[in-house]
Amino acid sequence: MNATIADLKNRFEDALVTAFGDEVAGIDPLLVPTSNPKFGDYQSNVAMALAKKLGKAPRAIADELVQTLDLSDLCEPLEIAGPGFINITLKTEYLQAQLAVMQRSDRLGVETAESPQRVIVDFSSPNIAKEMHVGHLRSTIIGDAIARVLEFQGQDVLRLNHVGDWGTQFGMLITYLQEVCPAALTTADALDLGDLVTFYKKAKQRFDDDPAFQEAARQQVVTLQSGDQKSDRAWKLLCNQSRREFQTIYDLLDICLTERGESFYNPYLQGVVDDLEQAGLLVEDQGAKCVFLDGFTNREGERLPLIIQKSDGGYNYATTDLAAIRYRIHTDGANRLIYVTDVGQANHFAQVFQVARRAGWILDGVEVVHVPFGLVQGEDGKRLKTRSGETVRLRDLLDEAIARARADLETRLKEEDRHESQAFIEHTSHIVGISAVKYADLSQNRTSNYIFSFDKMLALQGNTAPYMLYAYVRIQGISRKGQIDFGNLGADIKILLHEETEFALARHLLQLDELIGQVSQELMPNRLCQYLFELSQKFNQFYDRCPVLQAEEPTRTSRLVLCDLTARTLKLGLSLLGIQVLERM
RNA sequence: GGGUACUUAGCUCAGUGGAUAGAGCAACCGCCUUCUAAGCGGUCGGUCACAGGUUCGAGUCCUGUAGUACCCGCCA
Repeated sequence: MNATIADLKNRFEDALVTAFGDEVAGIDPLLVPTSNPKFGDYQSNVAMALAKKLGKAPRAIADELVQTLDLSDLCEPLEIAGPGFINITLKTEYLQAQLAVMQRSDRLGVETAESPQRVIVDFSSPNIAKEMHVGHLRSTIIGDAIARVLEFQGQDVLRLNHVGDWGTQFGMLITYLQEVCPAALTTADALDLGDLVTFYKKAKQRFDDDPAFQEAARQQVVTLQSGDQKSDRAWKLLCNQSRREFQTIYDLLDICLTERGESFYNPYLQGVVDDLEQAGLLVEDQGAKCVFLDGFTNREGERLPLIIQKSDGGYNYATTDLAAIRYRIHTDGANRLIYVTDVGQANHFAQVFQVARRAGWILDGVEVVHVPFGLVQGEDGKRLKTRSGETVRLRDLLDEAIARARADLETRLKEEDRHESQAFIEHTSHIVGISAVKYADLSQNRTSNYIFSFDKMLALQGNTAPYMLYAYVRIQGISRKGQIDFGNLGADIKILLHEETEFALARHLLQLDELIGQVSQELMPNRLCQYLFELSQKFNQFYDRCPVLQAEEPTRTSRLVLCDLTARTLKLGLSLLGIQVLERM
């Protein structure tokens, strides 16, 4: 209905000028969806806004505007209500025609972007030599959903995995392994990843406690950075091992990423320093090269520096992020850079973006945006941990979700005396478990902290993945029972809306394109979740009130189309969240 | 100390400057001879943290206060 709104908006703008003169040219008619279905489909709030400017009562303005407007081809007669709201109800024939258009479209009436943007979505970004843990969950899931929505719009999306494959951590790890397990530095898979993680923790401990070790580790970083062959080989071995482990999780989650780690930008770091130097932004302070920031101060009120090159000559992550911005805009040609990381990095990104802007790297028309999300907390409201106090491995978390979904399914099969194949049970519990985790995360406003609960996300009722999967399954049930091929309902189908629940469902279906536009702008996947949940509710209400297969023609076919549109919308919407549907469950 | 975000029903959370602030869960009451009841309907539940301000209109914008979380110089 994007086109409908655009059309209404134009007609309102014209009518405003006709009624009140050029004084109101270009005024936004403030068309929004109504807050309550009893007010119709859309409302204009412009009369209240113009009251002061025109020196007239809002209702009088509304009245004049309504006299001027002719929307009889689209709408029922306009109504003025309350202080001066103009309520717009679309004609039933119009809704029916729009549904027919949607039905015929393989994109459900959602247009592709007119001029596709080059968009880079930077998400997931685990660290080499560490296991992916629950902290990576949100970035991975949210980033993937955002990328999918933009891809569906036809944007040219590059999904980048900015893995932590460089820096001090490797100095620590290599130095430590030289001492305790040199074989790991020369032989592939001499250690399994679990051991590597243990070694990493021990190395970190040494680094924090032992100044001599710290120095050796720093020196090792310099050696690595200078291109030393032995170090380079060890580094590559470690990276490969981690990479394979990450991939099993991405496969499990059905998520696709292009790896371009921090090390990728090594050749460009010196260029960052040179550029900043040339721009006159670089200041040497206590041996480190810094850019002093606007609007960031320490406790004495002095401007804070962003360290670009450390006193030992090394670079840190700010430098890498700056090099990445420069590369992504100037070499990749990106128009939009999206960083999906936890909100704790908000400061860091604000600082880096500021420096990039001042250095002139962010070209006109390029949007650089941090998409932050809150912490994953346990049911106690604290950072999610295992019972023993460790961070939760992502692998374990996903396995548990699947196991719980499976236990749940098997209980139900027993209760209902159903018999299903092993393959069915495996597949269903996998989809239900993974979807539940994804949906629980995505359905929350990403900026707030989120309380992780298996019980809630796997619940069969409420705003959960299983509820929506079930709505889809119900529709497939109709198709099986009636031997209906939704893809072949007939060429010239009439959709007829009579019942309240049919109207409510139809109106909701027609909002899909507006919603996708919004999500792609605001990058808030929870809005898509909300839409799909409401769609499922409205479908279930329709399903409850309106028999489909037993209905007389032409109602029967019309209802079948509503079912088909609902199923396709659910399938598409869920796919944009990275969630697959099931035919039966 | 500075910065940022948050505070909405018993719990978990939505909420785009517009009309009587909404869901889900929990509790209680109904509805399966029917396309899967994993569903639907209903009841109960609110000082939108507090105090000011802007506005025709504020949960939403601004200021202040309180509480909570996160970030703050060579880790990422």
